[in-house]
Order: sequence, then C-alpha cells, then structure tokens
Amino acid sequence: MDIQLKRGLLDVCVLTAIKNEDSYGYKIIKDVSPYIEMSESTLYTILKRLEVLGMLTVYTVEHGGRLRKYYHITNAGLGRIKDFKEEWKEVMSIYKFVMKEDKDE
Amino acid sequence: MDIQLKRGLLDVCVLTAIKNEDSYGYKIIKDVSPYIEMSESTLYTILKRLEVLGMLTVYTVEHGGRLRKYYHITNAGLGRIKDFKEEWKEVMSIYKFVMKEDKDE
DNA sequence: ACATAATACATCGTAACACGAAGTATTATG
DNA sequence: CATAATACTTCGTGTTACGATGTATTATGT
Repeated sequence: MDIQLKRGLLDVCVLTAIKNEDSYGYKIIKDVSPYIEMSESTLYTILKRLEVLGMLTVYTVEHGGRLRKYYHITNAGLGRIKDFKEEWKEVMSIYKFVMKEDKDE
Repeated sequence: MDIQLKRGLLDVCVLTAIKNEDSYGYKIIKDVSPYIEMSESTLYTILKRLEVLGMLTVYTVEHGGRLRKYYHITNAGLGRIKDFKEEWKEVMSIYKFVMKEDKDE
C-alpha cells in the first residue's frame, strides 16, 4: 500500500487497537496487521508521538522476566478517533470526485 | 482536514483534475477546491513531481500576454488513478476496522 | 545440546512531502 | 487609482514512515 495513503491512517489504527483493551507494542502490530502493515520502528515512533500528544498513557508490567509496556488510551485519544470519523466524510467526497471523473472501465 | 490524511489523496486529485481535459495550475486549484484545499506552493510542487514521474506532460500556451502552462495526463498517470482505485479496497477495510472497534455513539 | 524463531523494545539517519512566506508580473474591477 | 484576481516560482521547515541495527529473553525444532 502506498506510503502516503497510510500516513493519515496509522495513528488511528494504533489508537483503535488499544481502544477497548490496553495493549503492548508487539500485540498491536499483530492485531492491526490484517488491515495495515506496519514495521516495528514505525509503531514505536507512533506510540511515542501519541504519548507526547497525550492521546495515550504508558505503564510497565513485568511479564516472564521481561518488561512489557502497556498503552492505555486517554480521552484525547478517543477524541482523535472521533475526529477521524468526522473527516471521513471529506475523504469520501474526494473519493467520489475521483470516481466521478473516471467513467471508463 | 488533517494534513497526513491528505497526503495520499492530493496526487490523485490533481491527476483527476486533468484527466478529461488538459488544464493549468490556477484552474486545477479552483476545480479541486470544493473537495480538498491545496495551496499554490503545494500544487506546483505536486505538478513538478508528477512531471518527473512521467505521469503528465507540460506545454506552454500564450494567453492574454502571459504564459500559461498546460498539463496533460499520460498513460502512467491514468495508471496511477487506477492503482488508487485498487488500493481503496484496503483503505475501506482499515476504515471498517476502526468502525468495528468503535461501537459507542 | 544447540540453533533458530518468536517475543519485545529502542534508536538513528534518511528521504518524501505539504505548506507558509515571499516574490514577480499582468489584467480586471470598483 | 488602488485592490483583487490571475498565474507561476522558489526556499526553508517540520512532520513522518521506514530500513537498518542493536539488545535480550523465551520457545521450538531437530
């Protein structure tokens, strides 16, 4: 999938992956991978950014001798998803514009 | 509209705007503006990039004493639109993922 | 027993990209 | 006579996805 097309989608996918249940990096990648491919470096960059933006909080849990970082969505994060859904109307109008002018095939 | 969400859409909008009829910068902005906002610097950057990629060709026409650059879509440009339509299936699957996990409201 | 895969997280450098700002120049309009 | 509209150009900047690389532990296969 085109990298540019991904850009507006990745953040919301990550937030969606932790929306109903706190999760951690490795699991998030597995959960979203059926829908969108994301490398580890991309994911951790995004998680860090969303934390700085206050859209999620982080806490550490020991699991099998290793530390695991769990991510919990905040109200700001939920708001981000809501905004995305609002913006989707504009996205669909753009898609229709592309389709409208493209009658062949 | 979120700038990141725009990124995968702008190129295709510009190509769509010249698909059925050759057009020029200023007119392209007017034609796409009901669907997506785009500054002049953005548009001309995109046009230059699409030209380098071979997705459109350029020719100059004198119009009212001024030069006007017309843009003509190539087969590669038409292919780009086609690819976008293919990718849209993935985009919609991502959108459904976001909606599915978001049952409230 | 030993190698390989899977789990889990982190950092660095890079290239692509949208945009604001500023500039140049002509033609319409009030 | 000034301002808006038309029309294109260049520069610098901040954001971002990603590959590469590194660290470390636990499972799994043979």
